[in-house]
Amino acid sequence: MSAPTSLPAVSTSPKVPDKPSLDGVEAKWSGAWEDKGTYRFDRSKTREQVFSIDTPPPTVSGSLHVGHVFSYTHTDCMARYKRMRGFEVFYPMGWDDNGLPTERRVQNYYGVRCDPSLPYDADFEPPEKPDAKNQIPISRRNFVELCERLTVEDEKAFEELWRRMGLSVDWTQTYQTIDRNAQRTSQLAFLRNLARGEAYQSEAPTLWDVTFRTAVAQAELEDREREGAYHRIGFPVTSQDDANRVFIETTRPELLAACVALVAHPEDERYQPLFGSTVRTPAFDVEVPVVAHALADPEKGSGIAMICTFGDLTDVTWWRELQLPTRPIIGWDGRVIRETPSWIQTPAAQGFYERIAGATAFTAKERMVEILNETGHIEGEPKPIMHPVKFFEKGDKPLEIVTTRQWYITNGGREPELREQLLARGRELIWHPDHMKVRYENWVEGLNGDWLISRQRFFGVPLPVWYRLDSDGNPDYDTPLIPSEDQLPIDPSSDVPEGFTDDQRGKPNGYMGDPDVMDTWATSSLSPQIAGGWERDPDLWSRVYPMDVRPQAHEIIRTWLFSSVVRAHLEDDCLPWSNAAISGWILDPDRKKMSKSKGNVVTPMGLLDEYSSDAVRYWAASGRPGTDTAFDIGQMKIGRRLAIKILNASKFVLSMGVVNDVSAIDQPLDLSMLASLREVVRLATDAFESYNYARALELAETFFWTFTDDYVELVKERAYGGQGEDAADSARAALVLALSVQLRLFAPFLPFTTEEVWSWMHDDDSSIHRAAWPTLDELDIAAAGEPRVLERTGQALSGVRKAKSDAKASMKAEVSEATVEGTPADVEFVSQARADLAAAGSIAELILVPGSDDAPLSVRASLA
RNA sequence: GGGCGAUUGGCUCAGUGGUAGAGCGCUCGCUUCACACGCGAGAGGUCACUGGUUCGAACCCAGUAUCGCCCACCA
Repeated sequence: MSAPTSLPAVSTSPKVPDKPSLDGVEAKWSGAWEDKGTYRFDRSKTREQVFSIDTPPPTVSGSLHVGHVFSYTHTDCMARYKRMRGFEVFYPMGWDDNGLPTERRVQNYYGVRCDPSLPYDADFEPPEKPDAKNQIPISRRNFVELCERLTVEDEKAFEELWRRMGLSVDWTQTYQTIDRNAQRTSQLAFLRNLARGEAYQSEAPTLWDVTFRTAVAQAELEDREREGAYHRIGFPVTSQDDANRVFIETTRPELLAACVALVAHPEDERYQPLFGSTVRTPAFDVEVPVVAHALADPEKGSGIAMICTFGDLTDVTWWRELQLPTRPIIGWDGRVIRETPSWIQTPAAQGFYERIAGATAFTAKERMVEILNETGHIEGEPKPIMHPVKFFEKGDKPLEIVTTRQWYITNGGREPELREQLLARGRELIWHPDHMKVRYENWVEGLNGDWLISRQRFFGVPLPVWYRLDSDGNPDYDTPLIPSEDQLPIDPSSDVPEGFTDDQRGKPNGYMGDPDVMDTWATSSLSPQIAGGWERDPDLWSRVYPMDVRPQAHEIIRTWLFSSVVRAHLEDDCLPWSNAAISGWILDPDRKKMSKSKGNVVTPMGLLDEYSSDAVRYWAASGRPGTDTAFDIGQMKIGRRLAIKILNASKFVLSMGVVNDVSAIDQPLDLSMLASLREVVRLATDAFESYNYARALELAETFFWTFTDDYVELVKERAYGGQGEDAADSARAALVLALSVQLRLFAPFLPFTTEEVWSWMHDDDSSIHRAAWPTLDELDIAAAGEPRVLERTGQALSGVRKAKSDAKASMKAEVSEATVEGTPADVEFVSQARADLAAAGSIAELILVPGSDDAPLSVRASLA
């Protein structure tokens, strides 16, 4: 922080409107800030002079939500504070438009669907009247073009909201997670990962969403409670004696044909005799071994379970560690594979299989139960249970596990050493609030595999590789063809690898492009690199990276935050930012998380119209970091009242006559007020330094109401000149100094109101948002001031008001005689503002009586 | 099952070792020359519960309860 901060002198002829108002301030000042480039990033500043923010790119295909207003306001308050502290703030804005949400919207909006096998049609136009039932198949490139067309509209709506709210972002620094820069950055980072051996392909059991027909990463899972039922199924121990059975209990009888073993705990005495022997699956009559593994829980079901390929992640563990065969029966569409598997050999068994072939998992379950009832291998009625089932967070059918070839990036899920390094990164990061780091640690410690980044989708960044085809047309996945860095970004479905020609695509001895795209987090995890100019603008990169802060919500610590740490650690061996500022959620008045599906979302624009941007920002800024906050119209009304009060108080102060000479301040009451303000400046600065904007606001607000209710009332008569010009000048100088300081304390929160007042009191066109944050030095004159002079005199004034209130009299009613009694010290403090108290209370005769050392301050007043 | 957070007046929330705080709402007043988009005054709480540490606990420690969230191998 070396940039000089400006503090222009207050105009002695301020332009104060007769009737100050909030109407129109948003349009007036957002326009002026844009014209003047108030928030434009000055890239002549060095890294030490810069405060850089890794702004969360909102998902533009979602609707505008008060939650957006909430968390983005927090970041903006920090940005404005840092800017006033003299930092050059790098505050870009991104749009997250890549990924499934946009795909779904485009399909419905234009009535199309993506078929990657189709060629690009440069002249394609979507139908005038989209038919969602008969979607037109189009090429990936056409589909992506439509995604881009639609997101442009969505992004405009977001930008309009952000500008209206007064976010101080630099609108020349924007990016989209699907734009060329983002594509190039994520492909380049991927190729670097590949070159270092951090990205690899693997054919492995993969969590699979049958609706979207794509692989899903661990981070995208969520558990949902679903009804299920235990079915008790008997496995014949020998082929000769069908009655000698071992019983398992399963919720997924439809996977019986995929059973490869039974498993029990090694120390389970009931099953120890069976270990090493085989049993036969009922109906399908397949011989499977009985094995032992510590993960089998003797308490669960009958204590012995069937292992299928694959019913759940435990099956995968058993399959891997016990080296069992693979016998999948669920296909990519979530249905039982039609072709009868080779391991089902007897004609009867094949007949049973044909009855479930082609069925969904749900139907297959019903039919399998029928079959087992017919063969008599099921015992008793199913026992209903509620149990957690894994879902893709955006899907609505349970995930299956299928074996596919996918791309992975190492994230510590398989290597203890890397995991430990990433845990250390989590400890190195400064979390706001601190306890959020536990979520990171929980997540990293619970990883059970590397990061699966390939997705079988269309609107995303393509994996930038091709594969050679051999003379039979089979791809060689082991040595992918890689583009040079200067070719990026590429789309391997239309671009041609070096050394090949376009007509060799898909031909024997030719090549094929990788059909997959990257996970949206594989791009989002690079937001600092995308916005900061990594490998694109080295000069910018050197001034902003590693960044200062990543603001984000707590539910995406495991995804966005963690994956960003992984990328920076692997690429640059550093943290991507030094601080993580975690915001809470907006809760509706029933304390449930607000969400679109619950139908309790309030549109933000309506709130801004009704209460003003500053009022809504006030509500947002009173939500403490990391704390879930109730949606509260009441707080917005209070914010509006505060903003209007600031306008009116400013009008009063400026109409008293501006005295810029600090040395004119010599009255004890004035010095007392400024001494309190000095302490407020100190505390608010400390609060901001620890990212506690809410505390800084509270401090400024509390002081402000004391300032208007007590100080201004006490000093009014003197400022008008009632006690002579010198005494008046002390008040006038103190008033204008206090106003200037308070406006700047409020500026991060109420940018429109404070800028409006700032413009009245300055003849140049300077902005408060480029003015210096208040310092203790400015208030040096009050360093020895005694805060209790104002405090005690204010209490005495309250006592006088109470007397009038009790008498149901007007506040301007004359008091013939008032007696203030208290400790000798308190009476002494009041005596220092005696004339002001007498004037403010319309007291003809004011008597001060020192009492005992524990006497409470009391007032007796006789009304005239 | 493991963990994190919360629990303060009717409501929304501050406070973090020394006599319970704010705003809203409520009650009662006031057309006070910055403000009726206002101003003043007032009522209202054994700080979830039980122990402990301490001269002293809303605050520190241990435990309990309720709520929210994160994580965990879904037989």
